Amino acid sequence: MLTIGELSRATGVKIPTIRYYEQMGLMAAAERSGGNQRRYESQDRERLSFIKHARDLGFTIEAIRELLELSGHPNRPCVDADQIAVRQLEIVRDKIAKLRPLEKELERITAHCHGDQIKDCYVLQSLANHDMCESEH
Amino acid sequence: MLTIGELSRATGVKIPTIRYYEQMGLMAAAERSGGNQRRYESQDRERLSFIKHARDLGFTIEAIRELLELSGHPNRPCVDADQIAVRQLEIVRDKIAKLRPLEKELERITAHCHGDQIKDCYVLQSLANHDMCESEH
DNA sequence: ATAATACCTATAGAAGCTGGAGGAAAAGAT
DNA sequence: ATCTTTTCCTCCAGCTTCTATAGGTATTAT
Repeated sequence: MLTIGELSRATGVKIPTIRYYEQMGLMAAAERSGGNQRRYESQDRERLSFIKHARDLGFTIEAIRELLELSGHPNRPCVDADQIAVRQLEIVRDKIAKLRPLEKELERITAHCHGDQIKDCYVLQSLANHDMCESEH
Repeated sequence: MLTIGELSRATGVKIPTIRYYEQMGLMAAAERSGGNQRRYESQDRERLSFIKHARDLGFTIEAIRELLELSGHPNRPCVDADQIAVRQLEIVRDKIAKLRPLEKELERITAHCHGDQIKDCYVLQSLANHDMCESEH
């Protein structure tokens, strides 16, 4: 049996976050000690590690809820789980695709600044005037 | 003189967002018509375009506040503005750098799923077991 | 004059936590 | 057994950047 602090250290998930996951229904309501403190078993640690890993990969709480639900039905086909992961891959790729033009634009803007006075500042001029941009964003 | 709706259409910033920017002090409190409706001039449109452009590039409200403040002092050196932009470039690069390993990991996870049963699902196994990952995240 | 559209304020909600206040329980030291 | 420290409890507010709704008023067009 683990206390919430031990579970936190074991998984790297902060204590208030564990309580939050319980509130959101990702973690079952934990058993309690005589003094009303949460006590966890190793299955809980595995489940929380799963959640943390998925969160680290950017899955939303909702997606994780579905993945956990699916993992409770061992004999069903796993296309649904696969689809959720594919969707997440698309989301990540989309974010990267949106950030790259920003990176380019910021590189261009900062590279042109020569430390003159504000009134000639390329950074501020670029922000004021969208026509100076090379790509869409 | 523009109404808030016209300003919204002219800049692509939604009406409640314009009011929000006013509340946050990015936009000055607008003049009002006899019936208490906001009226804007073309300077306001330029300022809002500046804000939108900066937001599109991912600058925070705080950073934009500083950039606007700086642009009000034409004779100062522009190193501060430059630094804010450099910092933003770092933030964007950092985000990309964090997303790339996630992309790789999700590619790997999804590529290995063969549509079998949940109990053999590579997606779920990978999430449950961090050791299966190739890189840190 | 009336109808349609656009505007107003105030407030709540979204996502995913994080932190604080005020108090109780557990654990270690004496 | 007592004292002290650490850990835990609940409840609630706050973060960020909007977005949406409700209930009501102004403006514009016909």
